[in-house]
Amino acid sequence: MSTSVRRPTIRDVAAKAGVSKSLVSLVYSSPQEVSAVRKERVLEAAAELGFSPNFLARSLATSSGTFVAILVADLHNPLFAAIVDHVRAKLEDRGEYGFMTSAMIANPDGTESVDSRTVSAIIDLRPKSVLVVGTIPSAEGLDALPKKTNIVVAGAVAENLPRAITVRSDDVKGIGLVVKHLIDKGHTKIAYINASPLEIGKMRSQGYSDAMAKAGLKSHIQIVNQDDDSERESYLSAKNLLQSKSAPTAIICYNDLVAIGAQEAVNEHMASGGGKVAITGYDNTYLAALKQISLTSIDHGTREIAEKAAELLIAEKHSTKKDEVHLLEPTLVIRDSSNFTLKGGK
Amino acid sequence: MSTSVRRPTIRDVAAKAGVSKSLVSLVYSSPQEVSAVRKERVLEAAAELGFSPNFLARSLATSSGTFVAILVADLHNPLFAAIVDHVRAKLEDRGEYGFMTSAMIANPDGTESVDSRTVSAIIDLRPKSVLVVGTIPSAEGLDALPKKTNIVVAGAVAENLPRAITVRSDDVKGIGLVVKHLIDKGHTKIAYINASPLEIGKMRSQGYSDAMAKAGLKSHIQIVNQDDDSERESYLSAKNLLQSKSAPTAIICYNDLVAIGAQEAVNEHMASGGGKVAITGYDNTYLAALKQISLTSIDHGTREIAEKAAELLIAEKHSTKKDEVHLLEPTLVIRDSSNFTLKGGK
DNA sequence: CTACTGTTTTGGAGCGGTCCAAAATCTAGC
DNA sequence: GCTAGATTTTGGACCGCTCCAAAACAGTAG
Repeated sequence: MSTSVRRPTIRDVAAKAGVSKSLVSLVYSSPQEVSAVRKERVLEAAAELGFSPNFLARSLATSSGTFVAILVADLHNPLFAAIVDHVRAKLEDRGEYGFMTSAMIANPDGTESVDSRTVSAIIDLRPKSVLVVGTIPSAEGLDALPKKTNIVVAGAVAENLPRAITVRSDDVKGIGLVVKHLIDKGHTKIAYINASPLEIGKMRSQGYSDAMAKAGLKSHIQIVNQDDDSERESYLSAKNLLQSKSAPTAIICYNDLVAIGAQEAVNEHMASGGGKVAITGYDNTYLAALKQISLTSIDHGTREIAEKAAELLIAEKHSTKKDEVHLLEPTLVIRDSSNFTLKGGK
Repeated sequence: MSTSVRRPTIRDVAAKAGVSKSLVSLVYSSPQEVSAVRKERVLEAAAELGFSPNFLARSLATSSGTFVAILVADLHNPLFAAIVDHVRAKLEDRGEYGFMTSAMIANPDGTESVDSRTVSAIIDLRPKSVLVVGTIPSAEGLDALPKKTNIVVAGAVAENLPRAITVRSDDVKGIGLVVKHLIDKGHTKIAYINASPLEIGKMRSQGYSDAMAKAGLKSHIQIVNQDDDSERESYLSAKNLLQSKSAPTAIICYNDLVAIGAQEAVNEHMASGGGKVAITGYDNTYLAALKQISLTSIDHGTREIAEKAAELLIAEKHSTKKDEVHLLEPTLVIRDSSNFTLKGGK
């Protein structure tokens, strides 16, 4: 079918329209500078030939291209997928504005996360700006991007990335909401399962400790650290907690996935006669909303984060201040997993 | 910190090593053709300067670059994420073999899927080969790639993509396994909820009808088509089925997500005194394995699909036969959602 | 009609590589 | 020691586009 013949280039269009290649280039970069007559003639020729500018060549020729690169730390994380979706939607909207074209994702492999080769490929591509979703260790390589390139980190703490602007919700506050909620429900023995050695994990642990201390529950602080956020690990951590002599009546989890693993342990615990135990997650992914799981969780305000991030990505000039952070308000979403009052008072 | 100065180019290295730029280029493309002395000198200079070839420029200069492009139809689909992970892992392994560098994902937005601009960006990039994961409408644009570029479709039926090689499991057979399983458990009133207008949806519907007919249950065939695979839609579809006079005792779902929605309806049904109803999903995503959900599902043999796909991607020459399809064997994974015998016999 | 602004259009030099034909160097062989 | 043949290096054109300084083309004024 479509004869896989060489794609038409700017010169082909120029020849057909009877103008110089520079003029054709101009039509695509600063159309307002070219006279109406020529512009039309060029566009016509382009249409007939099915021409569209080669974005590769364009990137190479300019110091920074016309698209946004998106790096996702983990394809499996539903929160990240949600952020990417919203950002893309927002960028498409502005698309008609003119300078935004296509978004690319350089990926991840679940375990190792984005590697440095991928990062350097991104740099070669010369994006107008880069969005980093999640925490990517080798992202520090992004420092090599020209200073005019915006770097925005969404939904994570920018580590080793001094130039980046961060957009995320306030995790310390978020965990605070959870702790408060559980206390309101009559809990005092509240444990926390952490599953990330990264900055985010630390912040959530911190938030937990702070909130507990502030509520006068310092002596009940109990943090379990596990290596990853796998369901299996989480199940085991929770099981251990529930079997210990200082068993909690509520377990706050690092994220929804951890909470799901912990929930299993709680279910077993209850099935074998144990008392009710509250579970909470974090991120408010669609998993938390499933009826079968119905998990209390913290919502980041994904849409707001995405919109803010999109704005920053297309913003022409960056503020120069270091460590710019936009903190949004997290909100608590209460579901079955914690929506009961603890019997027997404190 | 890292002074964001111009990255060193091949010419910088050449100057430092006292050779021509062509020689430097050679060192990176066909190292066996350059003498040991010079090779070492060049590599040394490159190391000192921190040089690595600009993959953008390389792609532009060659008719086909040295990397694999990966297009994912839907970031939210865990099956796709799993496929991508395995393919990447496999490619990394071969990486040391030399010609494979980095993988890129051009994304999707959940709703509209990969748009044609993204596809044309991919073409501009001149990948050595392209992996399409899932069904991407505008992928037909990939036809414009040079004939030497391999196109592999994994985990989906290649529609409008005559040149592609497809790697997937046999869905007709897969649904057959499910139907057989349910019949073994004593079911005869088995319904199917379809959630995709695409080829895959048709195949699964077909597989269901065929298997039912073959088992002499033609009169019990009951297919519900819904617009998307959202949980909400699925819940409603299942609810309707269960309330109808010809209520089934088993519901086969298009995929795991649909099954989860349907499961909610079943749970409600049982809670209000209805009889047990079996539910099955498809894709055997991690969701199906969650204890809280425990869904019988069909496994595609994701790892095998990914490995086969990876192999085809790096294969030097393509078989020329049209519509090449590699069909793998699906396997049934039985879990709680259907692992009980229907009382009252047939 | 010429001089003098202001606006369009154009040729050519890159961007950072690859690739190929020609040049340089190395090996033998006589 | 000189030449043919094989092997290694090299200069330059090119991939498709942008960018900039110079050229061409108005338009207005003197």
